[in-house]
Parts: sequence; structure tokens; C-alpha cells
Amino acid sequence: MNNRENMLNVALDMFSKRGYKAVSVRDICGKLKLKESALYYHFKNKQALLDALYQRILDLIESMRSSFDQAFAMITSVGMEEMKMVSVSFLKDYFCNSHVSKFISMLTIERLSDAKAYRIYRKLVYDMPLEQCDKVFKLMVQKRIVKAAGQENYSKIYCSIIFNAYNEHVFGKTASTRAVEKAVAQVNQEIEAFYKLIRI
Amino acid sequence: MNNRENMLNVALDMFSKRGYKAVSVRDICGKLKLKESALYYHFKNKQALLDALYQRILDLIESMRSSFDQAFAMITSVGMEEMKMVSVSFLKDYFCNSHVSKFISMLTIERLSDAKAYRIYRKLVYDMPLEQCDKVFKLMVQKRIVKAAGQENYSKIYCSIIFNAYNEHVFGKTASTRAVEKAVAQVNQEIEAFYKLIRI
DNA sequence: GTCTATAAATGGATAGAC
DNA sequence: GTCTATCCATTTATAGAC
Repeated sequence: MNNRENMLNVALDMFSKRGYKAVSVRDICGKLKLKESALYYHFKNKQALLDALYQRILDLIESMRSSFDQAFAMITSVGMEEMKMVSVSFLKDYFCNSHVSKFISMLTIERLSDAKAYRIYRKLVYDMPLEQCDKVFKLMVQKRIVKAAGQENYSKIYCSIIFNAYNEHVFGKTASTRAVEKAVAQVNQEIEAFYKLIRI
Repeated sequence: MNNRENMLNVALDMFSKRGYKAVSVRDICGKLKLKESALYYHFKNKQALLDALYQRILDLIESMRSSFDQAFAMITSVGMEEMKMVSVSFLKDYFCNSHVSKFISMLTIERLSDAKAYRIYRKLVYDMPLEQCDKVFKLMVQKRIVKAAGQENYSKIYCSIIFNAYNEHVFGKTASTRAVEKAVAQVNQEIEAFYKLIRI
């Protein structure tokens, strides 16, 4: 029953659907069945609520980076089945993670008018995924699993496929399993097609 | 000096940056150097302004569909250079078109809480592009330019590449030529890589 | 078609009691 | 930590003059 936590969770949920500016402190407190003054006890003002959420994402990104690195250290080879498994996990555990998904929605709105949100969005959606993919494809080229020619484009195309499936089927939907399954099916199919094109 | 037009243009510009709810009628009229009552002469209320914009996009989509169809009717063959040209034109004239680009931004925000915006967004960003691409790839398979195996995934992957380049470099930026050039460079490179993978 | 003036609602934020 | 009560700015929208 930590209300500070609740406030952050409810705020994230509402900001992710309508955007920071469009959600009032009254709205948030209404859902929490608390008065505004209760919220102002925990946060200096409305902006501080948003800043606290930004800090949470940054922490989350770092913790994901280290789990990624740990998992990668144990990889020895990547065939088609492994690649499909990794892709689906990437989609499900990263993009579709209920927290991450809400952050992406919120940042999608805020980045248009907030430079800080823009930087965090890029980190979460482009820089981090691309960085990890590059490591995997480099390994695959080294092991002579995929063609060396055109390797500098693999990560971008690969990430495009996954992010696009997320965007098309899951983005903005309230954690619908149906939507996730659709995205997974699309990723499985397209990643298989892509793998067949690049393998030696 | 048609003020109704100006109102729509300014509203679109502001909605695309901050979202419908976060922009006040005062903001819009401030930029127009008009009083709110002037706006309420042309539009029943704030919502009517948004509805008029939605109608504009729907009209724009239809007009684009017919230009696309006309251009397609004249195509006889598609080699690598043609494919790159079409891709760049797709990116520049469609997604980066200053009007379309603002609509995409606005709809990106509104679709999260507005079912109508969601439908229009899908039409503009997924359905229309995919529909056109399918026609081109079918022709390419028929002419034995690209491999038949995996053809059902070509359009999705192709559109992912282009939309992702748009999203990464252009989305949300105020019509920066620099940003467009970056996206064009990325598309050129990735589409070439993709073409080499699928050609016979 | 646009202006001034103003109503009515909503939103951010604080003081002080419990 | 939360509540009641309240303040003041912002916002949507309208009436009536020009």
C-alpha cells in the first residue's frame, strides 16, 4: 500500500494514454481515490511526477542492458530457431513488457515537445536494441552463419521488423494478449524470411 | 487571406506538436492574432476543428491513392535503381510531405485515446503503403526479377525499412531538410541491401 | 467576420486540521 | 499522510457591439 508507488503507476498509465498535459492531477487522484493534497505531499508539483517517471525508465534501461549482456555472454551459436526465439523474446520481454510498453507510449507523445523525452525515447527504442543486435550479427558473421556482404545493414533491418510489428499490433493497446500474439506471429514469419535471405 | 484555412493550418501545426488536448483555443488564436470568438464563428467548438482536420486527411489519402494508381499503371519493369528511386520518393513525397508528416504526428498522439484517429492512422501509415507495395512486388515476381519464395513478406519488410527511417530521422522534426537527407541516405542503403537479398 | 466582455468549468497548488 | 477548504490562473464557450 505504498501510495507514492501507486501514484507513479497510475500517472504512467494515464500519461501513456493521453499525454502529460492532457491528464490533470485531479484525474490521477480521482483514480487513486485520494485528494490532490495527498499527491502534493509526495511530489513537489506535477512536473516532479513526470521527472520521477523519466528516472524510472533510465534505471530500467540500464538494468535491461546488463541482463542482455549477461545472456549474450553465454551464446555460442545462432541458427534459425535460436534467431526466432531471440526475436520473439526481444518483442515480448522488451517492447511488450507492460512497463516498457507504457513508457514507449508516453514518450512517443512527450518527445514531440520535450527534448529530454526525445533522448530517452531514442535510447529505449533505437540505440539500446541496435547496440545489442550488432553484437549478435557480428558473432554470426564471424561464425560464417550469415553472409558478410551487407552485414552493416542487418541490425537496422532486423530491428525495423520487430519494432514495426510492435507498432502495428501492440502499441497503445492495453496489454492485450491477442495483440501480442499477432505481433509474435508476424515477427516469426518475417524473421524467418529475413534469415533465409542472409544465411550462407 | 482565408481565415478558416489559416485556422486549420495553425491548429494542425500545434496539434501535431503537443496534441489536441494540450493546445488551447487561445493558443491557436494567439498565433493567428485573432480572438477566440473569431474561431468560434467558423467552428462550432474545438472538437469540430479536429473533425475538419480528420476529414482533410481522409481526402488526402484518397487523392494519394489515385496518383499512386496512375503512376503504377505506367510501370513496366523495376530494377535496383528504379526500386531505390521509388523508395526515396515514397519516403520524401509521402511520409515527409509537410502535410502528411504533421498528420502522422497528430494522429500518433490522438490514436492512443481516439478510435477514429486510430483508424485513420492505420490507413495512412500501414494499409495504404502496404497495398501499393504489394502491387509492385507482385509485378516483380511475375517478371522474374525477385525470388518467388518469401514474396508474401517483401512488402512488410520493405515498408518497415522506409517507415522506420522516417520515424528515426524525420518524425516530429519541423521539416528539417537535414533530417530528410539522413532518412534518404538510410533508405537508399538499406533498400539496396534488401534488393540484393531478394533479386534473382 | 471580428471585437469586447463575461460566464462557467477545470486545473495547479497551498494552508491548516486531524 | 491524508483531508477540507480555498485561491487564482487557464480554458471553453457565448452574447452583443461594430
